[in-house]
Amino acid sequence: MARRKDRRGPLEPRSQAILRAVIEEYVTSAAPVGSQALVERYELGVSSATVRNVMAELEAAGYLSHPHTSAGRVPTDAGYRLYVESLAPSFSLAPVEQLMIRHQFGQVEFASEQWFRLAATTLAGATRAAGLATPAKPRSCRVRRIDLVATSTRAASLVVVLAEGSVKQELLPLEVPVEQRELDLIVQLLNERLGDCSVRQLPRRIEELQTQPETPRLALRAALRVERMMREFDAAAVEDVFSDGLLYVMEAPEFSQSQTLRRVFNALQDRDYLGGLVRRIAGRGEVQVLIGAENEAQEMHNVSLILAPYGQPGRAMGVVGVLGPTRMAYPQAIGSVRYVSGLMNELVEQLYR
Amino acid sequence: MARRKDRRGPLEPRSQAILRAVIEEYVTSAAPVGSQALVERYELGVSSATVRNVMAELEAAGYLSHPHTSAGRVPTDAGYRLYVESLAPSFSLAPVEQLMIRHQFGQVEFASEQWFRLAATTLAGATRAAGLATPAKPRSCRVRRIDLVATSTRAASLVVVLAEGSVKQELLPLEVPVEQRELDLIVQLLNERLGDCSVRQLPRRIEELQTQPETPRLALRAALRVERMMREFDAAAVEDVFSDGLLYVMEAPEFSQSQTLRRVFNALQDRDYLGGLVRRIAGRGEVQVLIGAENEAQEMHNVSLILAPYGQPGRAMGVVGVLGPTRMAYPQAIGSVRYVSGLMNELVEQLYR
DNA sequence: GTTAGCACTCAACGAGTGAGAGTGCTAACC
DNA sequence: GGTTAGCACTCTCACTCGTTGAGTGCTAAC
Repeated sequence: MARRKDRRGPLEPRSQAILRAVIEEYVTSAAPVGSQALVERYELGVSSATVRNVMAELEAAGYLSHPHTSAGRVPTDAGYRLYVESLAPSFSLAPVEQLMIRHQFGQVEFASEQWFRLAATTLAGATRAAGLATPAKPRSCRVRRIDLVATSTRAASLVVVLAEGSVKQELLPLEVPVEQRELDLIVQLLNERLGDCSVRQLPRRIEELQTQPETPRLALRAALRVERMMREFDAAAVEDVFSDGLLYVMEAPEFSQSQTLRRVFNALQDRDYLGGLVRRIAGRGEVQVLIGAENEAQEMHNVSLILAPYGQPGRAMGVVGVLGPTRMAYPQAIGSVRYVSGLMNELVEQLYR
Repeated sequence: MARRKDRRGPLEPRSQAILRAVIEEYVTSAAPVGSQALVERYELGVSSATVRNVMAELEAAGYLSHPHTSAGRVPTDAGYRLYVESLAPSFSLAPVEQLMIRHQFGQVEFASEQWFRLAATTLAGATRAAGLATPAKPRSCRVRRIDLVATSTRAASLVVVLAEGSVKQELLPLEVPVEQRELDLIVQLLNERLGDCSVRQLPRRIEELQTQPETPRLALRAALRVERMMREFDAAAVEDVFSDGLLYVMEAPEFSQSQTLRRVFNALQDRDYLGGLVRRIAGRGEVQVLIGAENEAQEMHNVSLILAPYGQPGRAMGVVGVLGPTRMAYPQAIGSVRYVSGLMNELVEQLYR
């Protein structure tokens, strides 16, 4: 067949089978894969010499690479990409594991702000890689209720309950001591004027408040603080990112001298980078796989990300996923991420329906 | 002097100077310290032969040890202990650094739940070891206000504002759809009956509520949930532990094959262990140093903890500190922890005064 | 009590070596 | 024609074995 030599054309079934075998062997062994080991362990129906020929073709096509002359083959990012897209077996979590995970979520059913942490922990355990999760962030936030509690003569706690049920809290320094009774009056005023009000409407409502001469100074200060809090919350693309199981990744042999991993960890602290990622992921809808150099960030060139959005488009969206070495068990990871994101969907739906 | 040979007696000044030099050299070089290197780099006024004699005595006294015959000396836990207690120079943070830290705290002045995170991050940066911090947990908690917000037809968000200004939130599933107007009535009832009430008083108040036949079922369910939330919060010794800079510790040569470090990380996840530690630390009042095997937990035998309580005894206490290899710069670490705990004290005092 | 000198020890380093795994090529095979 | 056996070649890895050098402990002189 002429096609075989064609670098861009689709691969023959045999080449596909060999590429798949190389990847699966490499994922478990973490060592370059030789032709002989392959024919021994996989039922390819051909000799090692043929495997060598095919491997050479796969290398020419860019799916495999060669650390040095006398070493076996290692998959490239393109190899993994092809694997994930058309070679990998579909994989779903074992029913037992599904049940176990559901049970774990049942334990914290009512603590919605724990869900995303649990998702990260669960994914870390299931994939033995680092689990990542962000909380579901509402598209537009709306003030439901404001509260002020005196904690001392100098400070009060300013609590804002948002329409989707979450809570923000900050301290408000008091210039002069204020009785709780006075605070209660201010709270009443604030709730009358700012209650059930979106971020966009806030500035106008506050302006109204400002023009009325009888508005207490403290009420105005509190209102402005509420506005700032809401604006900040609204502007942040990612509220928080929780990760668990980074140690699993640390233990992978490719990161034993951890210099590279350090940068990965730092990149994970970067809200902007993750924010951009979340935005991109949330737009798609399905599980997304970013392999090695497909990640924009230089630091992430040695790792892969498997991410999926959850929540309700237009209302509240978050992301869950897994970070691991490019040499990772993609089918399992994709299956786990798909399952957990589905579970999170259910939970969020239950919350908002 | 006969004393020199006395194993239990206090050390001669010269021996102390040599022990101190060994420790300081070892802390920076991470390699066993030889007699010659010592006389070259420290002004000891004696020859290497004398240093060798003294080192042999220090080893007999248990302050130093010997990896193998032809290697230099390494401090033991007892050596570090003596160093920390009487040999180490006192150390306080440079004014520039103090200012920088204060500035950082100024940035999040009003977000009190960020303080402890920032403390951990700051300590990690200042000591290049892992920074640890727990939030200030109030001694006894008191309900200030309860709120219920409908988030969907199936669930409401139950918000409890505590007397010290912090907030707890959970989801309350609704068996039948409930209008926000109804919830408002229930909120009013709950606040009348349970507002400004300590955990201890809660059961009785709820009992009263229960005996009145006109109490709505939902109000009762919410009240019981509030009680459970408060009880759980009250019972937990440690609410949360935040750590930052674990990578610094990872990079230390003694942890390059990270098997041991993994256990340390796991121990840090263990709320009970940390809870016990916090209780012990909070009782003392000053900076506490736990060196290597002085830690009860087996996993912590290779690391040292430098911890200090902050807050107000009897009201709200938390702990900040540093975790590093036993070979760590104790004076700097102690100075940093002292400074940051002092700063946290100021902040908490400002909040409660 | 201190120090110079010396014999001794032991980890670390580097060179040399053999084994083993793996490739690529060629020629025979079907 | 594709497939396979055979073989020369390459390169890493693990091992050995001196050598080096830092460091000790002891002894005798100061």
